[in-house]
Amino acid sequence: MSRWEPEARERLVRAALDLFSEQGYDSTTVAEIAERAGLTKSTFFRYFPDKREVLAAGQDTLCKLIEEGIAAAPVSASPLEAVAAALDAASTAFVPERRDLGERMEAAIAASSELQERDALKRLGLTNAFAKALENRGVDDMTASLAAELGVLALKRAQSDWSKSANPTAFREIAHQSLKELRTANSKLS
Amino acid sequence: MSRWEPEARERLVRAALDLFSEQGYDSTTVAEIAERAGLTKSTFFRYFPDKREVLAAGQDTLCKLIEEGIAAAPVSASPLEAVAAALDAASTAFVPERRDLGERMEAAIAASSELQERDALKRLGLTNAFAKALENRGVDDMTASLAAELGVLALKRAQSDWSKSANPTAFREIAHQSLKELRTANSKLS
DNA sequence: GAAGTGATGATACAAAGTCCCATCACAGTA
DNA sequence: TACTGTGATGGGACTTTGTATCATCACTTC
Repeated sequence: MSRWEPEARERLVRAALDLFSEQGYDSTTVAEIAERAGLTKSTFFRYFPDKREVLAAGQDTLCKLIEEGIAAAPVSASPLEAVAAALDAASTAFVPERRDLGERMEAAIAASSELQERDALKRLGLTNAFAKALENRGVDDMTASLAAELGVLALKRAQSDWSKSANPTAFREIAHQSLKELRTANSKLS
Repeated sequence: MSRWEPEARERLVRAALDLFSEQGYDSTTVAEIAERAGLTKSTFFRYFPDKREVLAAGQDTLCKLIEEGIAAAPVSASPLEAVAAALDAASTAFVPERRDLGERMEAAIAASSELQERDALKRLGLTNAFAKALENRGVDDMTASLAAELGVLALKRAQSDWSKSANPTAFREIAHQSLKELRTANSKLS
C-alpha cells in the first residue's frame, strides 16, 4: 500500500476496532494498529493524542448538538423540555449506518477498564454540556445539574436500546421514551 | 533515611501530593515521588497499580460505607430515604483530620486532565455502589439509577461545601442539606 | 548464630507518548 | 522537463510508565 491514501483517520479507527475485538485492547499496540492501517506509529499519534482516543470519535459533535438543542428550545420551555429538545438534536448523530460501529465500540469499551475510564470522562463531558447550556438559560445550578443527569441517563439508555432495536431509524422516539420512563421513575423516589 | 520505616504508603501519598502541587502532575515522575518518600520506583508500584491511583485513597471505603448504609436502612424507607441513610454512613469517612488532605487532592485533580479521568471513574464507581445497593432492596433499575445520581450529586456538593466550611465536624448535616436542596431542585424540573 | 520471612532495591524490558528531522508525493511554475 | 514549495508521512532517539524477575537487607525465631 502506497502512501497518500485517503481517509487515514478512518482507516486507523477501523484497524483499531478490528484488533481490539480480535485480541483485546491491552494486547494491541499502537504500532500494530498503524501497521494494519498501512501507516506508522508516528502518524497514529498525529491523528490521536493517545491510544484510547481512537474510540472517542463523535464526542465533541454530540456535545455541540446538545448545546445547540438546548439553546434553540423556546424560552418558555421547562428544564426537562429543554433536555428533550437536546435529545432531539442529538438524534441526528445516531444514523443507521453507524449503528454497528457504535455497537463494536461499546463491546470494546466493556472489555477494557482503560477504555471505561475514558468513557466515564466522556460522560462527564456530556453532563457538563447539558448543565452549562441549561445555566445559560437562567436555570439555577442545582436544577441544571439534576436535569443534566437525567438527560445523560436518557441518552445512555436510549443508546443501549437503539443498538438492540429492530428499527434503527427510531432513535428519537426511543430517546423520548427513555426520558418519559425517567420521569415516572422520578415520582417513585420518595 | 534507612529502610524499614513505617507507613511507606502514606509517605508516598504525601510525597506525591507535595510534588503535584509544586510542579504539577504531568511533570512529576514516579521516580521523583518514590525518592522523596525515601523509596524507589519498584516500591511505588508495589503499593499502587499506577501513578494516578496514589490519589484514589479511600474510594473503596466510601463505596462500602454507602452499600452498608443503604442495606441497613429500614425496609419501609423510600429510595431517597435510603440514600440519606447512605450519606449518614459515608459521613464517618469525612473526619476533620483529613479535610486538608482532601482539599489538596481536589486541587491536584482540578489541575490535571489525567487525574480528572480517574476521578470520573471513581464517581461512576460510587454511582454503581448506590444503584446496586438500591436494586438489592427491590428498587427498579431506572429509579435506582436516578436515586444514585442524586446521592452522588449530594455527596459531591457536600464534599465541596465541607472543605470550605467553618465547621469541619458537620459533614453529616451538610450532606443532608445538599440532599434537601436537590429535592427542591427536583420539583423545578418541569 | 543460622535459617526463614517479608519488604525493599536493582536491573532489564515492553509499550506509550514526545521530538525532531529526513523523505516522499504532489502541485504549481517556468 | 526541471525546479521548488508544501504537507503528509517515515524513522529514529528519547523519556516515562508499568511489568517481571532476581538479589539484598532488616528483623524475627528458634
